[in-house]
Amino acid sequence: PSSVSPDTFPAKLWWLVNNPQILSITWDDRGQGLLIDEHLFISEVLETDLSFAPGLEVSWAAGSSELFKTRSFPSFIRQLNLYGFHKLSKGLMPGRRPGPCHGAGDSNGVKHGCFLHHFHSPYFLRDRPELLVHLKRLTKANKAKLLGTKDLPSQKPNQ
Amino acid sequence: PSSVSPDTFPAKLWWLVNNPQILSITWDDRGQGLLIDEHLFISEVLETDLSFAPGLEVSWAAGSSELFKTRSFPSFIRQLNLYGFHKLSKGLMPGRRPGPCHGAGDSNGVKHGCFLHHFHSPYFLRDRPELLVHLKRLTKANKAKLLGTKDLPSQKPNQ
Amino acid sequence: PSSVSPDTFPAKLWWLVNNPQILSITWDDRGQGLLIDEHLFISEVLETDLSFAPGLEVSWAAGSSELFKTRSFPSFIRQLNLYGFHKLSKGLMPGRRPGPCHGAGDSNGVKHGCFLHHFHSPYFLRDRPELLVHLKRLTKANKAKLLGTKDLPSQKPNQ
DNA sequence: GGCGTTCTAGAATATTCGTAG
DNA sequence: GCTACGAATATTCTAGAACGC
Repeated sequence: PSSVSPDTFPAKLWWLVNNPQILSITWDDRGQGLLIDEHLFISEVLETDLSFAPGLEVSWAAGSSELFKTRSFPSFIRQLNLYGFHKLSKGLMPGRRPGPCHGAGDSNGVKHGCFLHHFHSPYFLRDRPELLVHLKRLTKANKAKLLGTKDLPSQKPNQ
Repeated sequence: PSSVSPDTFPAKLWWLVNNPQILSITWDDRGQGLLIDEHLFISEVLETDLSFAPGLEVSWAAGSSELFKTRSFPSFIRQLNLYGFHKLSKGLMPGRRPGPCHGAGDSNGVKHGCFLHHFHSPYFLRDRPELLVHLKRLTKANKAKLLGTKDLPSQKPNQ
Repeated sequence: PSSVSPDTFPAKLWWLVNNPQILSITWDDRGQGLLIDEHLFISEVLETDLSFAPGLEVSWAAGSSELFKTRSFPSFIRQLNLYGFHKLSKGLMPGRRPGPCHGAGDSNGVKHGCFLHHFHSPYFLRDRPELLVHLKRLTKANKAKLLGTKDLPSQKPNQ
């Protein structure tokens, strides 16, 4: 299927989160969401030529050593939203206090922004790789299709 | 509070009042209203970086720090009103004497303002977390909706 | 006027760009656009308590030491867009080459993202402070008003 | 046409100020 | 005096739109 072809965003994301060499994207405790360290992700993925990283087995298009063409973190976020991910600034996870951000801050108490992002998609779960085929780009056509089918748990944006 | 969007005001309020570490917001005797110690709330919540507070469950404490972006107590009160809370200052709650304020005065007899606030919402009750879904922001749209429905599952404050 | 009241975004932006102590936001060569160094801006403005910076003469709200309540650069960009600023990435300004980004790259040839942003508004010009009154938030109401008038920035329509 | 990247806008909540009642 | 609310701006998350490949 198109969504699992190795050149598309979902495949790259799956590869990133499941690669122990990549530290900036990890599963959350329950394997139901992504934890993304913005600063680390920029330096580790967006600004790095992964073909030089040992043990990474980058098997993307031959000459292309970069995972993404962009070096812009907002563009990466746009992709997440295009594929139906939603930010969990939220306590859907037990043990989290409410608030817009639950990952920032450093050991020195230096105040800075929210750079640990928590994203979720019902079709992107650590222990359910078979659901990946449902992770489709939310084009107008795909969104129209989703309105007709209700066989799988769909997410309600907002509230 | 699973069905309540967790980074919104109601979720934060619920978290605050039910957190034994937070002393400035507590349930009243019957669990039907909030008791808010203004001075303590300012120092304990509004002006405090909660992520570094000891004993506050460090799992989420790594984070961004502030529950609210404001440090203004009136802004906090504005939120209470936006979500339909009303101040109980007229003896509506049993065991409270009527009058504009039942928390003023200190041990030195110094006369000052009312710093113990008593607020109530029919959808914010200690033993009825399922009612939280009805605690909606009173925007124009929401207010229009409420006019159409009269199925208020009102757990009334005792009179 | 509302747009130049000291608490609003335009006033803060004007203060920033004209303050020689602030290095992250400067006028471009012709004084017709803003040059914003993203990384420097984050550390210098968003994450810094400006009240402690010597020589900055911060005269914002007394207790409030921060210029913005956000520490998120995207939120800052959202404000620029809300006030009608547009990114100059297409060679619209003379002396700039076209392309999506003209600030990336460093002396070491290290590849990194576009972190020098070039924004423009016809009402935010270095030598035309009197035009600031026209820099209005693009709310629905204001946008409706603008549809009626098609005056160019070089004019001084009303006032 | 689909996908990726970029810039901008929509929509909901949050914060502030002022003022009616 | 004091409570409640309208209205404007601010912040956040998501989506639209345009363009290139």
